[in-house]
Amino acid sequence: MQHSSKMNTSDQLMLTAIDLMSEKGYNGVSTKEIAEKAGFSEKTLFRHFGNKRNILATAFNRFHYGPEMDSIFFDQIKWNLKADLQLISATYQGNMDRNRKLIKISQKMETDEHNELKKLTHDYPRQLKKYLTQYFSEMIRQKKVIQTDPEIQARMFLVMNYGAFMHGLETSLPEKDFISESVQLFTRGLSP
Amino acid sequence: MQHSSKMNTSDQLMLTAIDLMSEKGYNGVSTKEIAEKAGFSEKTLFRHFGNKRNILATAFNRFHYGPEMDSIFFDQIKWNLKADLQLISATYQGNMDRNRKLIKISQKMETDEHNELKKLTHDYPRQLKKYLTQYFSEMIRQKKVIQTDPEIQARMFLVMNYGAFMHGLETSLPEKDFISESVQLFTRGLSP
DNA sequence: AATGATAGTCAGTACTTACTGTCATAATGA
DNA sequence: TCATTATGACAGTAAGTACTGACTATCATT
Repeated sequence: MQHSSKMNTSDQLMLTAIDLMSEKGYNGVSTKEIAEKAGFSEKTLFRHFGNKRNILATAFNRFHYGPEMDSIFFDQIKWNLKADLQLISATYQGNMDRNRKLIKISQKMETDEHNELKKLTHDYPRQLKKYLTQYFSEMIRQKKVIQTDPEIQARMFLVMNYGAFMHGLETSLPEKDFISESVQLFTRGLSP
Repeated sequence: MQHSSKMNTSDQLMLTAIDLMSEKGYNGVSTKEIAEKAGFSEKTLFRHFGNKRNILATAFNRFHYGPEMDSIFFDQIKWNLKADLQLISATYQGNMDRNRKLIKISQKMETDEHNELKKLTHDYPRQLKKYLTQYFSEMIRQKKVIQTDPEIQARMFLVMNYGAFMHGLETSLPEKDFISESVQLFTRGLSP
């Protein structure tokens, strides 16, 4: 028995499942492998979770990080393009990084799979896009940004951040200077 | 027997495998399912390919589209930032779109999996980045682009195009106006 | 000591999967 | 017509997988 005294059985099983599934996908990992790697018997795994599916669902609910954009758009925006985009980008990347393993699992799932993991790659970004569109709209009104379609700019900003994150995920290399340089580009490209 | 008279057995099997694997991942599709969906017996599938792995390897060799960037960077560049970026972006997106199913399969594979599919997501982009870095370097020399790190700008351009492609892949929605708008942004952001 | 909670071992069930061998049939081309 | 090629059906092998039941052992608490 090699159990850590700081973490309970369920957590250990779930974290191990997340690790393994993010590498091999849901179908590529057996309940036996999860249990062994976590240091428990397969029987114990089933006692705690009932079935394989429930390991992932419970792990998601337990360990994912929700979006942190509400407080930003309501409390921290300074209406300075550069500073704001810096903050938004840093927050987005930080949040995505914290969820990176769950995102990887989601990616490797069946395309038509309907599960909560999709929140990370669909619902949250959609919400962020809405906020960002409103932000650009107001910046245009204040004439701090050139006259342009706010929704398109929001999409561009998100797509660039998303691409940087995904690229980093696949190469396991951090995107050095990405945030400051991308914000520079957007600031130069959008300032009147 | 419902065989199309225009396509041979191997091709039908391989294209079916690509379709199914791009939806469900390699591990999520059985040889039985591939054969049935293609309208052949499982026995026939094994006659043609020997084992499951070889279906995918052969399909990749048969159906993937290689990078088309050589001719662009050697023959079609006009040394006009907007026109060039438009061409590069359109070519990149077109190429990625043609490979979209194989890219999806690659994504769903084990992270440490070493296979030819990685060419699409690693080797080709790396090559493109090299060309693009050289392009920006020369544009800087000609003073058609502001003084900046050419490699970083190349990375940014790629990351944005990559993000747009991946986002379109996941949402099954084309990124409307992406190319023209992103090229606008880069042109405004990089022009002296 | 008795009890409850938790975990492990073992054997098993039912099903799935990749793959194989054998035989029969149909289609095609010379 | 005949030989060759390609395919299907069927039965099977060996291994893997998710999951279950029964039983045992250990530890903490009362």
